[in-house]
Amino acid sequence: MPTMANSHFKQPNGTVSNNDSRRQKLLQQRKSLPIATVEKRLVEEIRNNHILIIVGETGSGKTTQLPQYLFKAGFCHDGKLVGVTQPRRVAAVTVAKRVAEECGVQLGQRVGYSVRFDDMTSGSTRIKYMTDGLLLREALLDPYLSKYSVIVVDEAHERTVHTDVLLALLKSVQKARSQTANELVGRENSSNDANLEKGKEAQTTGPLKKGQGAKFPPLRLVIMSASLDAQIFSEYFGGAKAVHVQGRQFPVDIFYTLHAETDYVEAAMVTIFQIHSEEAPGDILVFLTGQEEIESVEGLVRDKLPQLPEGNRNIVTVPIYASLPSEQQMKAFMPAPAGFRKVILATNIAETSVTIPGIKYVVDPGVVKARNYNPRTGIESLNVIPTSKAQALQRSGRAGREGAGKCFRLYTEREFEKLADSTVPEIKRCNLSNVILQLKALGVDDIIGFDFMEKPSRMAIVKSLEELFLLGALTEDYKLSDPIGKQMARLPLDPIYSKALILSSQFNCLEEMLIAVAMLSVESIFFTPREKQEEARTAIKRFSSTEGDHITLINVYRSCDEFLESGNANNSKDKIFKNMKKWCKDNFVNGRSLRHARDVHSQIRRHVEQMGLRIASCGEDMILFRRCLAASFFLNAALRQPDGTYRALASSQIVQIHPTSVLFRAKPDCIVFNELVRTNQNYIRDVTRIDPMWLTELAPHFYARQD
DNA sequence: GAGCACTGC
Repeated sequence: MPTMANSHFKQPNGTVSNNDSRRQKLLQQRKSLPIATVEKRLVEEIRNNHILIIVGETGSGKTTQLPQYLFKAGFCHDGKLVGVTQPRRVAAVTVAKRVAEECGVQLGQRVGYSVRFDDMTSGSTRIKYMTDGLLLREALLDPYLSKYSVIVVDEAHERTVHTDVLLALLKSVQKARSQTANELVGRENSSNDANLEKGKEAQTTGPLKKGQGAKFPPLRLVIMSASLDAQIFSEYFGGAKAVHVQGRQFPVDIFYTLHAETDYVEAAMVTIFQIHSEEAPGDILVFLTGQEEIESVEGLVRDKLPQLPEGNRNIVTVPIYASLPSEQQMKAFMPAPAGFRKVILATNIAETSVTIPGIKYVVDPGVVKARNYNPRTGIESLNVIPTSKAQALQRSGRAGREGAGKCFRLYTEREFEKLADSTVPEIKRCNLSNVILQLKALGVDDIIGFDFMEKPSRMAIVKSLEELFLLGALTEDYKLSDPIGKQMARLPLDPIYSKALILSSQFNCLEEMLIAVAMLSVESIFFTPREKQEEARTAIKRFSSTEGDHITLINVYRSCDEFLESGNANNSKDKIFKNMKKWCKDNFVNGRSLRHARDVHSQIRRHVEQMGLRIASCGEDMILFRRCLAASFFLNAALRQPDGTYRALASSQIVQIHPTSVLFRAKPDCIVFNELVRTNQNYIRDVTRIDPMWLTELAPHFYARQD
């Protein structure tokens, strides 16, 4: 149900009495945006052709303005919505706030947003910003997306898994909805020649049955991208028109090195000092690949400072990366002390997710740490690889947000020319089990023949189909099973976690599994500052279970719960929040992660209640819980070898327990693990001790044939 | 002995 957190502030007519001069100023700004000059043309294109690709650079105003143009042009009459998807929550939320202000309406009325755990829409919402993942979830309940007259997919060039799946889905929904409209009224002389072979394609590759969309008017699509290759989107959508909208960025001068650098960390450090001594005031943003590198550059800069002339030591470094607790992330946004130059040492987080003000200089070593997936071994890896040209452009753009800037690329121009144009779409480098489960639930039976923009490898598809079959989500002919597969698809979790939840009701430990799954679903729970490692270790020990990390995570969750219940009965929400923050800090727990886990927990709990699963606790008997883990994580089991390493049974890979595991030293004979990621070695994380006999007993379909 | 970035009715 939609919630309206601020409904008591609502004006009788749903609008907010705003300061007139501010409204005037906003209107002025809107009119001066580059996109404003093509408003009529865009609306006409969408009205006549049903689909449009918009290529708009940063600052064009496309995200905030186009939905307003569409509203004005009548696309929301008879209660239909304009939906706008974003890859990231923050973007959906902040853009919606901005647009509500521009429209002079209360957020959640005509303009709203919906992201996981936070719905700011109401019955009167007509322009709805949301995450692309959320729209995919909506499609499970409403396969024709019948509420929407137009869907705008923003930032499509980022090619996240969600965006790619959504584009494929929208293509078939659009086809289904316009076909039937054609047949019924015989109008819609669409330029989209895909209509020529209707029916056939819709039945073989589309999820939607022919004729079923008859009830709904045609769906308009707008694909918005910041990259220059509108071509691939256009081709995918049957030669759709593409319109370029100018951006509004300040110029950024690009500098390359004359020779290839052997050590880009050292080169970054040298460049920082060069900028500091030779260039005008302005902050520096340095892109590095991870925490370790960031800490090492911090150290190098600190060591170098005393060698500088005294007047030149006015420089401060600030780290920012995703796993850093929020309070420390905030420091990157604070202005440097007067007279100091701020150097932000960032991972990819600063490329798109956060925008730090005041950046005039960018230092780009041209590398990024990227996730990859090997379908043959089933191993995910984190590798440092060269960026793409598009990424390099995105990074340099960070220097031109507030004025002219400079970007120092720590590689030669020749090397730049050799870079790939764009980053490999995520769908080609991840485990597809979740994607396939969702597609199956949407009615797509033929995954290998499915019309992806870019097809994942056949091996990746087959591997995930097998995994889903082994988990019981698919039948022998690879159809979604009932009820297991259907239930699993409903849960917004990794398929293995969903399976664990469903099984746990039979093992009488759904209470425990809900907590474990919520904790496993979020980013790292513990945060250990480098300078307090010993202290952190003793703090974390208080939660440790000799049985493994899953029970340790449950202990953390429950300790926090108990703490919150013990002293907080009469406290305000604000006070509880503060107490929890303090508790997390004292216990070296990342507060953001734990809050996230609590949100996941309550969401998933609602789901399993609705499904009618029996919520029971195994109490002290954690053997039940571990047996349930074995029964659901059997694909992730490993046996200790004489040399202390482990052999993962499903893939025969040699792996090691990650040093952060409570079982790192204990090294039990047989374990199940949550994930296997290759960095310097094959590490398994979140590990629990099990009895090897349980595997043959509880997963005989997989282990009976092996001995 | 070590942790890219996102996201989910």
